[in-house]
Amino acid sequence: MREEKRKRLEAKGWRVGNAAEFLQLTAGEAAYIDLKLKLASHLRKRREKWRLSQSALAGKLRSSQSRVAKMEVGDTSVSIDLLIRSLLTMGASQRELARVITRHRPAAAG
Amino acid sequence: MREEKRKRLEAKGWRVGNAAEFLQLTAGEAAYIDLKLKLASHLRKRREKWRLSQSALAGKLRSSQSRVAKMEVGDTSVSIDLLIRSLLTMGASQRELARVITRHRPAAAG
DNA sequence: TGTTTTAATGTCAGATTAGACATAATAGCT
DNA sequence: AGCTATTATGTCTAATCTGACATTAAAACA
Repeated sequence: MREEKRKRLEAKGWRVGNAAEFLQLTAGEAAYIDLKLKLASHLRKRREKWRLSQSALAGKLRSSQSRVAKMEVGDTSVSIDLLIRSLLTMGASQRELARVITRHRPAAAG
Repeated sequence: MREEKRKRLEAKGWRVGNAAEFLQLTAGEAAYIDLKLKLASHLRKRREKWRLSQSALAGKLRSSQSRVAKMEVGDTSVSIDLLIRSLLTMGASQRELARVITRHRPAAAG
């Protein structure tokens, strides 16, 4: 958020923090979401590198296009468990997973 | 497995491989189990470092003693999702998770 | 523009998982 | 040995997750 905008909002009585504060998440919950989004976007990156459509990948994973779409955006109906299983069946190594987890995630557009 | 024992078994017609082969697991399934066991034993290590009983930890996690016990042995009824959520609410950092995932797991006693 | 392909979203029934409880096994101590 | 604390295992119901389907939105391309 731009500094100016923040000041304007705070002047109007808003308490401006990060998403976790806004949504009243605990640190653990925030970390969970962050982790999920990292795995989600990595799944997309891996699929795109292979030039597969979501349907094609769904076939390989024995899942459906809609679920792959939800995986890639980190939908609430998707568990980290499913993301990890999917990445593993796509051949991701544990080292690769570790790299993804450690990598910093770019903030969403405001 | 000791080399001698392997030879003896093979002489009797056994095809001796790793657990994945024996249980007919795909690479992805084997990696999933391996990952789960790493997280499971790390949970136990973290709990023991804090000198908490399973019941005490269960209280903090809003879970039950029996579930904590199952988490720590990587029971089939426990998802990687639950293990990660538990570790995160115990304050584990993402870097710590990455380290755990990458670390080599000592083989079970034969 | 229209047509086709691909991706996103909503919903739901069946499958899986989680917390809880009971109980058994084990460890630690006297 | 007994007694207590702790851990392990089995089972159940409620909650959550997943694959599937339908539909809509958005790209890609003629």
